[in-house]
Amino acid sequence: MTETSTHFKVPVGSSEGAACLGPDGSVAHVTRTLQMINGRWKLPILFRLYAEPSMRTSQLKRDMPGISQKMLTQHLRELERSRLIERRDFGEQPPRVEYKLTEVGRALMPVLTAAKEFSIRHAA
Amino acid sequence: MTETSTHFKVPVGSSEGAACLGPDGSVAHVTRTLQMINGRWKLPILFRLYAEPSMRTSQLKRDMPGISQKMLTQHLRELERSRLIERRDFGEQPPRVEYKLTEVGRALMPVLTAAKEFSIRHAA
DNA sequence: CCGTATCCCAATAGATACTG
DNA sequence: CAGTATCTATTGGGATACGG
Repeated sequence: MTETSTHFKVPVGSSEGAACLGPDGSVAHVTRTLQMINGRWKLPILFRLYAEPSMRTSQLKRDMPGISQKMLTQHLRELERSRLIERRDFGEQPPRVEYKLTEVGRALMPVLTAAKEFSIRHAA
Repeated sequence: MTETSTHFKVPVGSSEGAACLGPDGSVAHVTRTLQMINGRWKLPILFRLYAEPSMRTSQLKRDMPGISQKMLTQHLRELERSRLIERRDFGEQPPRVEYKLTEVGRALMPVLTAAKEFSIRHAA
């Protein structure tokens, strides 16, 4: 099990009243998006890949002082599973692996920007 | 300590390279917003208060089967501290307390909607 | 009705060591 | 260089009991 699930699961069952309120079935959808970026280093990774066309594993690691190999790989895998980033293994020796944002990953940026704007304007 | 902080803290120090990438100092800001809604029952609560002008504690509890008194109160406190909701104690006997979204809370909705739209369009 | 206090468990993240 | 495997520490969430 290399999955990081957090507590951001949809409240209980499927047709729980809890999961389907707001405009419509909002909670579950919002939760799904938040899941994707929930993790200590997900945003730092995403923003880096947003700024650069692509980055090697070691570049990412150097850019984020404090992250461990384990957490880096783990979060990269999760972001990959979420289809936000793409992994490319060049099959060279020594190993060369690069990551880049997918179209989906780029489509997420407006959401993050909205969250950022909100923080700037309304946060204490 | 009644604070629920989760791991969504900004990566390490203050002027860490990690915290300030993207368009500008995005990570920290986005993180701050995500903090506010990070918690098992935060979204369910917010969406309920979005649908209703105000709700009593017991109403919220009834509407969210599975939530415990403890978690309800805890999350309500945190949302209050984040200025997303307002608490009103009528000082009656038996107790009567009502919660409602603040203006800030309403301002958050577009962000949640953006996240929801993203999920609908791009999630597997 | 509304809130607090405990105890417990599950899930994450960090540190460290090891492999191709 | 890139990734895996362990072990540990922390913490958020659930259950339960109690109090104003």
